Amino acid sequence: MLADKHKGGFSEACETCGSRHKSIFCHLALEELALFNESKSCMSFKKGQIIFKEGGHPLGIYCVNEGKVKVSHSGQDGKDQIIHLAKNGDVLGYRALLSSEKYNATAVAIDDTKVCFVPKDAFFQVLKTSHGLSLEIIKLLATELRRAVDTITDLAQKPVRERTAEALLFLKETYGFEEDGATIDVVLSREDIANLVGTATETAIRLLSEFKNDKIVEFVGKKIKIIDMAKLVKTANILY
Amino acid sequence: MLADKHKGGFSEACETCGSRHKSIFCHLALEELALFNESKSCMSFKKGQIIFKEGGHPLGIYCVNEGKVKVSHSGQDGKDQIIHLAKNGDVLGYRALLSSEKYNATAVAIDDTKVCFVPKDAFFQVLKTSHGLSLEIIKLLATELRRAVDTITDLAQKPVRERTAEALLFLKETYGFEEDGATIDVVLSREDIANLVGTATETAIRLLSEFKNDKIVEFVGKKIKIIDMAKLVKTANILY
DNA sequence: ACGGGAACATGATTTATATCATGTTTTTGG
DNA sequence: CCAAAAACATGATATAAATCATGTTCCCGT
Repeated sequence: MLADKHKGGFSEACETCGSRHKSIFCHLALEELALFNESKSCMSFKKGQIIFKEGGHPLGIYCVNEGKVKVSHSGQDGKDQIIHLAKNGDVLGYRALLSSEKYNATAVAIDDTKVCFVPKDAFFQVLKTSHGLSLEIIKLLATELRRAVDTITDLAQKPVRERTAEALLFLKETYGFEEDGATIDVVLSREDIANLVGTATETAIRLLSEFKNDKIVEFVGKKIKIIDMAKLVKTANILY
Repeated sequence: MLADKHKGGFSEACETCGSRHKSIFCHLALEELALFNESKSCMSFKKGQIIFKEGGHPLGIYCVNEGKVKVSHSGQDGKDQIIHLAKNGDVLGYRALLSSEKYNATAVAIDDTKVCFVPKDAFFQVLKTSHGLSLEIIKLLATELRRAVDTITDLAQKPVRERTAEALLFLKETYGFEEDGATIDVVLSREDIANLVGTATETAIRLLSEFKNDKIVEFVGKKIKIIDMAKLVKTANILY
């Protein structure tokens, strides 16, 4: 945990960053990119390190260049709820900035991760001039809001078993498969999965074991392999 | 229900609309307002009438001028989840429009309601030119997204009793009290309250009866009067 | 390589909440 | 104004899921 606090060490120009093309910044003009580039700082985080903390004041945004990040909100009993899982091309920390609030969630690297921090001044300056970016952000927020509403409805109405199956499908959508075309390419603890589903850790463990017994999944190392997608979709009880 | 299908009948200029000052359109320029005004149409809805329907294609936005509206998303078993409650000054239907999706929820008047429909062309035209409006919308979406995240965490972690108490506090925040300073100024069925909390109707009925026995609330006609706010806050288990 | 802690697993038990059932009250439409 | 249908209420029961408890396995640091 106290291992490597070193956060610098990598460098990538915004103009040539591959992740940018997948992001809300894909349509920025060269001069806008240049502004980002000269004010940004690149940081590396080891698995388990905190990128930003709930309750803290946002000072800028984080562009994920490589790696994986979980973003979770803490309930008042201290139990976390995972509200977002990010990969390269995703931008983090913008919501708090845009609503002038403190961070409502904590971002933790769940894999060795490289991010670029863009200070809020540069971000807002570009936002002020680039109407295209505004629209891009609006679209992103509007889409996330719909997803959140769907999640709310699921939590209120669907049993844990279905939500757990759904969570696996979500992980597959987010991080994809490995080369074998079946193993979900992310490592999460059972507790993380429980916090994503919104259930007790033991329940998540039990349900995953059941899925294994039912030949829906297999455990491959710390990863989960989907061996019967049709059955998983059926278990999730969704119209896919 | 089939009573008065007549939806016209009222008229209010955007330029002089009092609700506008509470809305995302509070900073629009006169010429932008004029564009809204000449293309908008004013409609009245009786309690129970549908303003727009989940699955439908958005053709514009609805500005609530007077009345109350519930916005609910249907789970696949047909059970509704109330995701928003609107009053005058609130704008509805913009999320679907901004993310280029179909309506993800149905809006129903829960009181006699007056709304102004602004066609999407006029809306987007103003959005295109008014950077202030973009920022206003971004802020609104970002704030709603935080609220949604908080709701998700609550649903995942808090028991129904606490959430029910919280719902009453939310109703008070949204619609305020009557002149007596204690009766929440909105009429909702027990089923609506259940769909807001995310629980079974019987459970909501039971808990409200309990709150009544515990001298936390009283039922005044179809409305709920909070007679022990401190106890209600404590029951909700929130840091107020 | 080993000890210790975290993560995983699984059984037993409790509990919150949904569901089922039935009755009463209130509202609504003809 | 009356019949029928919602809405409300409450009890009994079932059940999903949390919690409690214990043991095993897997890592990780020294």
